[in-house]
Amino acid sequence: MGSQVTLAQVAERAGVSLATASRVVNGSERVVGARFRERVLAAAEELGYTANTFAQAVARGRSDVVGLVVPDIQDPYFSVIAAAAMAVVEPSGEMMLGTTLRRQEQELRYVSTMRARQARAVIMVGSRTTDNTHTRQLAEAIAEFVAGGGRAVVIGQDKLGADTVLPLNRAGAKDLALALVDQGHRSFGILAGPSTLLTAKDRVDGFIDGLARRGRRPSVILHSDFTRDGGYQAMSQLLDRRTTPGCVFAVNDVMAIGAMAAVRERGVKIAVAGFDDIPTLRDVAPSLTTVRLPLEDMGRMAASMAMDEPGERRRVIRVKGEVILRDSTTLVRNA
Amino acid sequence: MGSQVTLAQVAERAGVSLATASRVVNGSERVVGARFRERVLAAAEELGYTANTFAQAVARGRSDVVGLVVPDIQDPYFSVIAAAAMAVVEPSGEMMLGTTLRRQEQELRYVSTMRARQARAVIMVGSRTTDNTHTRQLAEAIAEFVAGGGRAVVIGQDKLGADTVLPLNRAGAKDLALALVDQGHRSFGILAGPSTLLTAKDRVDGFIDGLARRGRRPSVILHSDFTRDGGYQAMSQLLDRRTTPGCVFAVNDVMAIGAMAAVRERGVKIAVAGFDDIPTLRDVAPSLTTVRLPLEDMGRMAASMAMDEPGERRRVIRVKGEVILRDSTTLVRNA
DNA sequence: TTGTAAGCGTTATCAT
DNA sequence: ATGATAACGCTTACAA
Repeated sequence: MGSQVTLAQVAERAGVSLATASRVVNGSERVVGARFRERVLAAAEELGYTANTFAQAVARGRSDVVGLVVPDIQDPYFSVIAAAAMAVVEPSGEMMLGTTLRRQEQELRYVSTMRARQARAVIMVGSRTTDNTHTRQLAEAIAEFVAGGGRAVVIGQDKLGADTVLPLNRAGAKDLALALVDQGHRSFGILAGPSTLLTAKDRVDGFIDGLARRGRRPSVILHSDFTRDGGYQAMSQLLDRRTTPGCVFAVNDVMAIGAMAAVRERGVKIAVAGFDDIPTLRDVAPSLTTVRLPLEDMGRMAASMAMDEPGERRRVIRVKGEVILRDSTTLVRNA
Repeated sequence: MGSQVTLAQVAERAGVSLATASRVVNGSERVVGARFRERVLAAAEELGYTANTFAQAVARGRSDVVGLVVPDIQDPYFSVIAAAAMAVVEPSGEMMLGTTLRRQEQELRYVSTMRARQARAVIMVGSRTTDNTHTRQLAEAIAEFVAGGGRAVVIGQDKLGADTVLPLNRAGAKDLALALVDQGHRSFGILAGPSTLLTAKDRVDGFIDGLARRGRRPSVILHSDFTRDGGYQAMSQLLDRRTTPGCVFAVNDVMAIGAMAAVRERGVKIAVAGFDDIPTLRDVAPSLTTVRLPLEDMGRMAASMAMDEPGERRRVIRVKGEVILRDSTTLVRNA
């Protein structure tokens, strides 16, 4: 089996010591003589040597692995962020992917795995929850990870004491509400997602706040999963009611898409707005009114912080959403 | 820094040898006495020990890492497959993610990285190309990887001598063409994607074949990127022509979405069909006629093969596509 | 500049 | 059943 080429073989073939071989294959550049240097390089080339980064990690006590933890890589929100993060990690590191399938314990597990692995960094993306016990445990795990020399970055609420990229969900949803009222909408419903998810909660609160500033309030708030199917179900449920609002805010785009599907099925006319501005969904018709989050930037920023040297102080980058009014909430003056 | 808990510490605290500690923390179950076993477990618990899998990999000469190589994790085709694969890998392994950004050399690089890492398996998903030199090199790299004791699985054309999940692109596209003609469509265009991508090529060929069996042929074939923007551009280009076909086949769903956007912008009426049946896109309106590939199954199957013991002989699983006729190609008898 | 050798955290062989 | 101890592939003082 394993004709796995080892550095020792390279050294032998080049007729140098293991140490010298190690030095040229990576180490401090110039310390090794040109002659030997070339010979080692040649030997490595001929043998098809590739460093065993695991062994390097063990020897060095640190690795170039970056752990990316997402709830669900299939969800475009996360896959967009992941792609952007990959692009910055890739050149100098390797990415380990963990998906929690939206189960909290998994977050903890990943952090300690990454710690044991002396990962260079861990990036946790996804909403925090109302489960304070879990949040505290996770914050502790992250603190230990950082104490062990790793970098931790989170995309989401600033609750874990790590560097964070913080989307201003509340403000974005508030702005959306204002824009919608100003557009002429008068009655509102909210597909609020899970009541335990802070991201969902913040968006709901912000939206209600925005409405309040225009002297209005939602006529109905329905909770469901944070997914396409959640949006579909909640909207179906809403449509079963005697009276329905003229405009419905789904707390994220994939829910909004599900909601629009439900609306379409029944052949009714209800305005729908989402949140995120998922790129893949920009082409749906009618085009979706939403709050744009710069997902790619967020992924890039998080990864950059992860790859940086740990700064002197914790960084929290606030990213704000931009209301994008599109056809899904355009009021038709003929109904 | 690193208060990284080591197995030696656990052993010491439990008052047993390193070997014994190692045995209980993982090893062959029953070999160690109940007394010691408990003490070690307790010590590990108290210290918060987590095994350093990198060190384990070095010692064992193999790891539980599975390398997943995709062109672009943001593309829903790949993220759906990735999510499904994750679900089967997760329980007993860890996933390393590599994205090639559609650059071939990266495929090679990942395979050798995974080899050096003694990864348990590598799953390569994505189309092969017309570049035979690269294909041969990659096949060699994979052969070496397998010789080194790893499992290799590919999702795509069966060109790499590995276990493969093979989507029947040609047959699916042929069936689609037949269905479209039978639906009443008479003139066809093809947004063919890159001419070097075998997946695109197979779909084009199959579609042409299907048309031929009904005595027809495409009036125009346009090449472009395999992406949303590629579809948009190619369709725009097509619409600039003097005459346009009544029905356009885009060789994948994301291209079809881009194409539909272009069509919508110009306010014309052209039927559009895609290929893949991306879940996220099932809710677009008008709903997209396409060929459904069981992407989740494909991801699961690939991952299962990757986690299996290497079978006695190479496996090639053919998966066929199912034509799904939806609104985007429904003929309106009033134009 | 180069080599020797100790060590990284684990596993596995071999005694006991 | 348990414990020394030699590996695993690599890095890094410390010498030379």
